Amino acid sequence: MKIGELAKRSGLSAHTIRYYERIGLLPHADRDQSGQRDYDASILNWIEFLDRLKATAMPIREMLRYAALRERGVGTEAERGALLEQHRERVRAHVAELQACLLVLDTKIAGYAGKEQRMKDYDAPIPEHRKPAGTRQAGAR
Amino acid sequence: MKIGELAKRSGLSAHTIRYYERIGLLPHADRDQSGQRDYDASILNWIEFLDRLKATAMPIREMLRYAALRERGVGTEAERGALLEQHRERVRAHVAELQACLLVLDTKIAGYAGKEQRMKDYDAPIPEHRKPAGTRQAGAR
DNA sequence: CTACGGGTTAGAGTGCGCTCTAAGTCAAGG
DNA sequence: CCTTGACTTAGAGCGCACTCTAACCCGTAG
Repeated sequence: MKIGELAKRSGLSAHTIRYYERIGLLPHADRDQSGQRDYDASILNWIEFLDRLKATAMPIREMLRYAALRERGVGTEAERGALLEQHRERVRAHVAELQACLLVLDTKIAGYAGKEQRMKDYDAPIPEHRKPAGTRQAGAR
Repeated sequence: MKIGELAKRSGLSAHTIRYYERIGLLPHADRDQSGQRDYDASILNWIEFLDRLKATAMPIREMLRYAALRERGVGTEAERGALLEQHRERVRAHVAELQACLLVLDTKIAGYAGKEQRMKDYDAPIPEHRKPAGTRQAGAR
């Protein structure tokens, strides 16, 4: 498979694939007789896994550490496992934080919904009191 | 409260606070007689909310839209609500994606743990009665 | 008086992760 | 033979969100 095809199948651009190879995220691809990269389909599994790491906001530096261990192969399993476990904890913490934020958003949105509801109760675009007096001094901007 | 104090209390740097004011994320602060910013404690609520938006990866462009509506005040509630609802959906989707990634990580980590277990079975002085491991197959990466 | 520890501004620099450009090579089709 | 289009490389450029620098001002303590 040439780079264009891999780009289509992986969802990465050819530019990005070359960039990943340059920095070491993807293994150096074999070239054909005219110097063009020729990929084996199995690379797609690795790219897919990289996508997961990216989706979970692992910085490229750390993906590189993982990729390097993977290249070294046998004997690096414990280290790779530890690296992923560490990352998993960060992701879990991040999910927890997002869920806390969702609660805040829910509250805020409920507040706006409540206001809108009260507006509808009055049924008109309320012509009166646009500001409760005296919140701001004149001037400013 | 001066900017240094607000920095301490909000967790933002003074640089960042000025930057936020410049781009419009924070309202233009009143100045004292010598031109220094003087903040009301209420600004902390807004900064805290901005932090939530940031934590949920809302781009600054969109925070600016929200901030602008907030400045306009009364009459923008529906729009603000809609904006937050849209954002909430994105955050929910993101959480779902992260959870899917966590499953993949779990599987991968379990794989490494399995390997390590097999290593130890061969390798280490087995203390007392350990279960014979190996029901897993090699390969899968 | 002077030093110090804040503050002010405009604008330059940083780190990340791509993304694109320029200039060239190559294989196949008309 | 010539064009087309996909590929090659080194390296420049971009968008984001800060982060810092330079040069300056101001009020207070010693």
